[in-house]
Amino acid sequence: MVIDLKISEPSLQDKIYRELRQKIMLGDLSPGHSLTLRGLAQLYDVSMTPAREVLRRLAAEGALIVTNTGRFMTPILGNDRLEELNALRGLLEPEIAARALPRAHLALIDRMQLINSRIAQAVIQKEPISYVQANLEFHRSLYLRAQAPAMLALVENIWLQIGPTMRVLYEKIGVLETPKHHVSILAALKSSDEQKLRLMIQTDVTNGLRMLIR
Amino acid sequence: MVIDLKISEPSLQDKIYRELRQKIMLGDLSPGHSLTLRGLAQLYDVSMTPAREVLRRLAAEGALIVTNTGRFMTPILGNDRLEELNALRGLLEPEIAARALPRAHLALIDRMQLINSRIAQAVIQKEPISYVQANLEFHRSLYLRAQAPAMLALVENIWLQIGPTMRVLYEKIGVLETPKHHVSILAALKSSDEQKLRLMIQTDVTNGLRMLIR
DNA sequence: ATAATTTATTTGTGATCACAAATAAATATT
DNA sequence: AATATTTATTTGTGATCACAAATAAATTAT
Repeated sequence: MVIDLKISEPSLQDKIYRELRQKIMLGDLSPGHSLTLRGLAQLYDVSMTPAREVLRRLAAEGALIVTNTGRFMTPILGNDRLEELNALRGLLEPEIAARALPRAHLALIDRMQLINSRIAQAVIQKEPISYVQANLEFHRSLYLRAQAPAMLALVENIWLQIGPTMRVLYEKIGVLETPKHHVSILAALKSSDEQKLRLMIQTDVTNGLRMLIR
Repeated sequence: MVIDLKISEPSLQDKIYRELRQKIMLGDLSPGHSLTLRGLAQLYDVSMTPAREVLRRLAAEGALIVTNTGRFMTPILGNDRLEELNALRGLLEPEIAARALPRAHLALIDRMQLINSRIAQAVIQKEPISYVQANLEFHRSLYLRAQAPAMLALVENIWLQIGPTMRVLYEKIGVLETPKHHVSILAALKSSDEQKLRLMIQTDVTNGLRMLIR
């Protein structure tokens, strides 16, 4: 019997999808930014077909909204929606963090510490995108350990939705300070204190917005 | 100035999408059921294009999985995944129910009572699909009052993912009994007891699976 | 000038096609 | 008979096109 393992190369649309998704999540696109099939298509030098799939997929995930005439744009979130999404973060992220806690060994904590210093750098250099990117990476690197893919998917889904709006908030306020609760999070991880971890993740998420919204 | 309001008729794919989505959520399709572009297309007498959009959209929502060769099928959930999704229900649904509580007036409670009797009927007649449908409607009619669209979207997203699997579980066990916590839920609503409501929603969701899984 | 109307352009939707890869069916080989 | 190989069929992907609806631009009328 001959077995040939295929590396099934990612389809054309997958590449475009991942790039756009990343841009949106990091706030590279501002709220209300509209995207067209043909525009996206010739940007990546492909036909309309894969471009269409990408936009619809992102729309299905809430990363884009579809106007009632079928146009695609990044969502413009009102305060109430933003607070709702943030409440979801406050609900989900402590839970997934708690699940990751038993599996969070030292190597992970070290890596998170490293990422945290990258956040500090982004603050100094006032680069909001790098800031958001490192900040999300800080959280994700922990959450990955929870081995709860469905939960992580929901969390990232929310990050996607708030991406563009968060960016403009950061620009309006200016990235003032490195998130002060991250050290407490790391401490809670080291001491395996689940209650403290939940609380710190919760306040980190909640305060992040509260700082911005007014 | 002349304003003409358009009733912008739903696109072709929207109709197909909603129907398929409903089928999946109610468990009309069993786990591992595979769907093809051409099959779906000629089932609805359309071209491949809208069929493709529908399948990809459902895949983006987790209602379908895409095999590594690009085929579409309803997900086959292992026990761990199923428990994770159920944990998410147990996390989200009490919260959204609590938010609905202040707005839950008597008319709503009456309607829920009515739906509950439909559940009882489905139990007697042993119609698992009607059972699931009425059961979800019971919950959704409450959650709609929360005015938390993002939260509701996540909840329905999870319902979508577990739809096919729940169906076979119901068939294996048989729909034995009308959910016993629903009356407690209604009681909690009437007395505006948030803590009790959270607890009852939680146990209703959790026990629902626990009953089935072993 | 401002608002209404007309014209031009852009846009998403759905259909059809060619193509390669994956699956199923049939045949041959051990 | 069971396994390997070949052939036939089915399948998703991406490209291109026509079309109608929506938007933008230009024009006209008030």
